Amino acid sequence: MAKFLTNREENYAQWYNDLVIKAELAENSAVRGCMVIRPYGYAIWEKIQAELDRMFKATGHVNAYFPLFIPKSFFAREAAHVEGFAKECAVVTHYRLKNDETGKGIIIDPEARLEEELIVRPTSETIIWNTYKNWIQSYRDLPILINQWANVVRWEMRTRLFLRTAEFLWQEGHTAHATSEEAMEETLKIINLYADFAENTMAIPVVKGYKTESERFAGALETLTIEALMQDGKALQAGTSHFLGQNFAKAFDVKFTDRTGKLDYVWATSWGVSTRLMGALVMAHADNNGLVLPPKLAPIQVVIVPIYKTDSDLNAISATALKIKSDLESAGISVTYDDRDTQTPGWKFSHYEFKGVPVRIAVGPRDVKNNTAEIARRDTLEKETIPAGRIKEHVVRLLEDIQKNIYRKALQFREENTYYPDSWEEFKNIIEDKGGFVMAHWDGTPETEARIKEETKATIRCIPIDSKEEKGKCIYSGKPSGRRVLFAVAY
RNA sequence: CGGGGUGUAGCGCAGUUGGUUAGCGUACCUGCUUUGGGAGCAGGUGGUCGUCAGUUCGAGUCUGACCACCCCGACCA
Repeated sequence: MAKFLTNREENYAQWYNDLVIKAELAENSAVRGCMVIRPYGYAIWEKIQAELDRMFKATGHVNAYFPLFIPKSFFAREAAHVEGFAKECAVVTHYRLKNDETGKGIIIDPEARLEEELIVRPTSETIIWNTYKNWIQSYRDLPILINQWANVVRWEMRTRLFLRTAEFLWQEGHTAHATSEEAMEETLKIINLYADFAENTMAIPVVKGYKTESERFAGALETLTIEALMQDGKALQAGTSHFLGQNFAKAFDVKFTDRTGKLDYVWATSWGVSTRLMGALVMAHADNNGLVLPPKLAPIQVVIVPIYKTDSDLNAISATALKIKSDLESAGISVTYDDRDTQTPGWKFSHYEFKGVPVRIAVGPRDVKNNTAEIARRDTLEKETIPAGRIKEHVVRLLEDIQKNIYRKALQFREENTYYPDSWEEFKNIIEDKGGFVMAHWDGTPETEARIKEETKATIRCIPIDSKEEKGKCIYSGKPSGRRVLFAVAY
């Protein structure tokens, strides 16, 4: 076990924080609540971006970019939206600084006040719908399927690396449609895309479902979510897709003429995932030895470590290692050969294990003699000695197997930590003692939802799309219920 | 915004009732020996003790104000 890492079972929050910092994913910056994403962390984010971007484009979306600043008045147009974001906005009031009259330091030039304050975007619906007004006149202009990769700012009270930061990176899709049905179809298409990405690329199983009214996005008629279970029993909202109805079209007066010549407001969706996914990746898979990265997102998939005493040993070992490297690279695998003589092999083993590199290959004099290599996998820490001729096929299969295995492990964890209580007592005990996903009956009222939150801190994460109809009684009020919904304490 | 805590070397920390030249671990640099799971020994570099003011012959230590950050709540992707 890594001795410099807080034990996961002792203090999960500290373990997470230590890991993010020591694995060099990110660190706190000089600006409160804002993080520096370090190269290794950013490399993972770039892989997340690349795959999502590919998926968006494959489903007909294109990228564009809208301004960082939004005129304050835009926010006032959609009532629920302003209600939802007003309390956490950064505001630009001036555009110039000047030297202090005493000559010490710099002050805001009071002459340079903006006529209208600018809000640093917490999300871009308003600036985008103000723009769409100019782009849409007819059904022939629809649909618009745009995605934007951007940073946004939400002035959070309390922040945590990746999970909640004042500034974060994300993508936000904003689509415009001629009909309600088409917009709803888009909303569902994207939540399915997110679920596919979470499960097949990040190896994190998720529950898809509808948010209740009180958990809905500010300004949405319907919010779909994917919810993941972390190793400490808390839920993490990993992505959301919103059906916005005609709310923003009405707020920004975006009308179009349909095929029959009738004038109507445009239907909208918006959807996003953020750097929070990085937090999910850590909390879903990592262990007391450090990160465990799914091969599909690992910046380094295979590391080769030479073990040698003399320079002539190293020459023979390097020849073997470089042959393995080019072999693997020809199969599209990213390989690092770490032949630095400034660190010992033991140091390198620990180092790459901590960084979550899926496969490690050690080559020493013994291997050169026997024409083999030692191959270790990060997820189970198992080691095998493999003949040189079989390394390529072995590693290709191993990477696939690791990807599947960590998903299977996460899924098994979720299944073991999903409960179906039928009494209030049982419900409270599960939430307090163990955490996890709790499927329980609910009477459908916001009042009951609020009471449960007050008494247990658990919220309704979602009404799962695939939850079966089942007659039952609300866990809290005893009133009739038609299906179970997903409760959990959430991040 | 309420409650608690912490600011001393890059990082993690100790520093007694105020008392000489502020120390330990780690990291870093040099040398030798090492290298199949974070190597060993020897030597060395590195500090406006968060900031400002006060008490005192003397302040890392006492007092006050301020600043920053962390943790716990309310708010949130």
